[in-house]
Amino acid sequence: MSNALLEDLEWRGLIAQSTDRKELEQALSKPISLYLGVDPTAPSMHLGNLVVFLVLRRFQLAGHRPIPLVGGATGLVGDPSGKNDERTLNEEKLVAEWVSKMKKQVEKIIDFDDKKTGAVMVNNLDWTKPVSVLDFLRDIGKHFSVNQMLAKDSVANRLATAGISYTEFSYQVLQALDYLELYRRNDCKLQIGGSDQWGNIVAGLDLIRKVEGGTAHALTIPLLAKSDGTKFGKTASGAIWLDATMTSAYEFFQFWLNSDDADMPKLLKVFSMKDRKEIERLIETVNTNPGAREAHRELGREMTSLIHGADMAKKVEEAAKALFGQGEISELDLATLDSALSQLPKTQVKKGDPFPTWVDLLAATGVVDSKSAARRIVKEGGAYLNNKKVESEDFTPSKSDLLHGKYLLLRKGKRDLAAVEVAG
RNA sequence: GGCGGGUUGCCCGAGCGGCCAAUGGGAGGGGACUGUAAAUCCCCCGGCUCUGCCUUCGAAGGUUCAAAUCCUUCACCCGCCA
Repeated sequence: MSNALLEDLEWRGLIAQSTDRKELEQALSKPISLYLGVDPTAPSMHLGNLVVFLVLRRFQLAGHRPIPLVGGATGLVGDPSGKNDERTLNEEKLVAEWVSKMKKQVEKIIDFDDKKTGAVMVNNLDWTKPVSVLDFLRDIGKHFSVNQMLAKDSVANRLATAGISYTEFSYQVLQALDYLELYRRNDCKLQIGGSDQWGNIVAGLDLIRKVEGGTAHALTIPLLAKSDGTKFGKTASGAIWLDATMTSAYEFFQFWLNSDDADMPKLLKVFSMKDRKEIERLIETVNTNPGAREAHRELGREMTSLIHGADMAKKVEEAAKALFGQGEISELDLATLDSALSQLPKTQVKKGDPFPTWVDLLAATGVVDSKSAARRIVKEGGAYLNNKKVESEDFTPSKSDLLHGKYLLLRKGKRDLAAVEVAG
């Protein structure tokens, strides 16, 4: 018999590799517990993390119990998978802080309250920290063959290039220990993760078999790439983060809206929780009426609602509509303008103070990195005040330029907006 | 521990005493065309009080009128040998 969840994941292109398909299908024929780990290597998760957590959510919606794990311990050590160079170790305090931030983000994606499938959050520091070095070497280390450890891609790649420290070399053992621990205490039978995690997951399966004589499963998810082969989820300003202070809700929505048409089928399948029929309909709209960008908008709405809440999603979409609308910007009413500009990076000018020069304003809002860059942009004809091109580098705005006596709308290029507010 | 090679701007990578803010490619930015898309073409791409000045070529010293380029020491990486 086949399994609807696996078939759906397959259709979405979300399966890179798995342990024996038949056995996995059988295991999934009744509700199981499965785990997915994320290491706190930054203050926030990004879109790459979101992909795998959404898969965890898909399992939950199919009736299984998710165990999201934050790597309070593994984050202190550093995963060599997919890394060309040794990581710099982060302070314990910092890692602990990141752990708590990531937990909050996970709570937005996974349901913790459902009676049957409510998730259980765990932190591997809880069981890793108490283990002494000697116990670790005798009880755990004894089950690992260095020969096998060296053969893992993550280690082999590093041995062939930059080398690897004993610390990072040990990473796979820690992750294996996690799986064993969760197998024991939560009856966890499946671990999912990015495809770069295959080696680490398999290490866990081996350990479970050796220590407990038990069987568990593994499933990995392909790492996302854009249609042009470049890394996904990065923009000029860096990665797309889930934390609103790192990537604003407005930027987050804009990311989806500005995605390449060619990427839309893949993005919809990977990110959207909508069913196959609806996704196929949206993909069709990209072909029939690309200019409308219905699929872009719909996906932007769905993702922004998930991460930043439905109210915020609505707000940022409307802000975008107002700011990019065809109409005269000066005709927008104050309430709309207030709301729209609240989503943009903003700088303030004290009422009564003389206006700074145009170049200073651009630099102050952060749409350009330096005053030199600001001048360059004006020279190239890419600077706009209230949607009108600024011609001179020496330009200084005046009172008459203010919208509703209060705002200036600055723009660099087609879509990089910022606001100046005159504050009393 | 010994010998050899390396460390250049966001990344890759030239330069090997003055013509170097530093060739080339990629990434990135602006313009044109569009749909706040892609492809294509053109332009830009250290900073500033911008016809000039200031700070960059692993770090610190030194030689010289003049150093990314030469010398010394230190740090790190990569080979080969022990």
